[in-house]
Amino acid sequence: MVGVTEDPRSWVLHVDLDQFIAAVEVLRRPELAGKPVIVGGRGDPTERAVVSTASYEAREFGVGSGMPLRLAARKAPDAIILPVDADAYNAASDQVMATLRALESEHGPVVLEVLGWDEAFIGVTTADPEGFARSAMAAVLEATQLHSSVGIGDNKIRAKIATGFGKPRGVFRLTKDNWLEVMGNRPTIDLWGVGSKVSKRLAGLGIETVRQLAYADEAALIAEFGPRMGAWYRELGRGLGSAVVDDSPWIARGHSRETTYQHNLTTPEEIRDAIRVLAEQAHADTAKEGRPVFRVTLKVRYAPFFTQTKASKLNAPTHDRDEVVAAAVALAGKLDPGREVRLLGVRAEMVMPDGADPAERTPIRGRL
DNA sequence: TCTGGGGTCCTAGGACCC
DNA sequence: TCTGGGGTCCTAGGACCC
Repeated sequence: MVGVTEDPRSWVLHVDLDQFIAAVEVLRRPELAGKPVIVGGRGDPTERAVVSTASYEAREFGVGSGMPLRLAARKAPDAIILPVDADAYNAASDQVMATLRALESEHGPVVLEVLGWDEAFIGVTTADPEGFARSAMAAVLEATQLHSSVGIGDNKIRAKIATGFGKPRGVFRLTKDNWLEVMGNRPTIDLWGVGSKVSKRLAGLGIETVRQLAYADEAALIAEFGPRMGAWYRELGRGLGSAVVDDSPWIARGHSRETTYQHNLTTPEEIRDAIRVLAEQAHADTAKEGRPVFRVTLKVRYAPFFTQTKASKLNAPTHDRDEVVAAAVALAGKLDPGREVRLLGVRAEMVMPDGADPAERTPIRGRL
């Protein structure tokens, strides 16, 4: 773990692979280079599924991640549509992260905090962050043939947002010195952690831009969002946040399995059987980690678009599969009868190892 | 067009206790 | 008759991210 210190040579970098999933697919099928490629679901645009990643060529047709595959296929009729292959992306990701972890600056080794398949923070001490960023990109390219972009910041928030200005294949620096100049006039939704709902609620308070958020009345934000989030959003407007890059190993809090059914489930028996399957899978995922389950959550999405969750705490943490399944099935009794179900999910939350209580863990928002 | 699958954290409010 | 104040635990649901 390392924090950016008073040392002006201390930086946070955010590395993000360009169109990662599509790029991995193109690597193993070179004939796809330069063509519109869409990866999503099982690769069948007649099924209910969404786009995971689109190549830059496909994005020119207006295709983007999160879009229903069916719609994407209509927008880009000549695109090549491929199924998601998680194993391939994991393997490529491992290679990328190993390359980044091995980097050294003139002041010694770096600290790497992995954020996902295709992005990571780097804590590094260097007099030349741009030069270091370029060498990191070159190292990743040489090891994996994958292109990336890098954001340089004086904390994680700024580094993360900076990357967007560097894409593709570029570097951008965002610090307290140019924060408002770069971000001040942008809408609040451009901030990492502000989505469509919060940006609308902010607009309701008369706050449209990052600058307005930076200078907003904290009491008004707290009244709207609560003490923690209210204060946090204003910090976000100022580009403030943690500069601590944490390389401690990831410990999952729980595992969930969910499925969107190609045809809605209608009968209680159908729903119960589906819950049983998902609960067994979720239990298997937690069993692999050797930690007991203490809470089971059932998530259901009714047609057309209405999500509900039901949770139950177990009497005592358990490793027993049948107990986990029974708890999930029992929650089915609380569902709205007679409504068609299009998605089900079962989540099993685990007790932390070494007696650590989940309530004691550091919240991610506190770390940013 | 009709919205995946896997995660994380925060807030509100009810139940319950002293 | 009207109903404290503080605390914890639990459930439900919201929001966000990749």
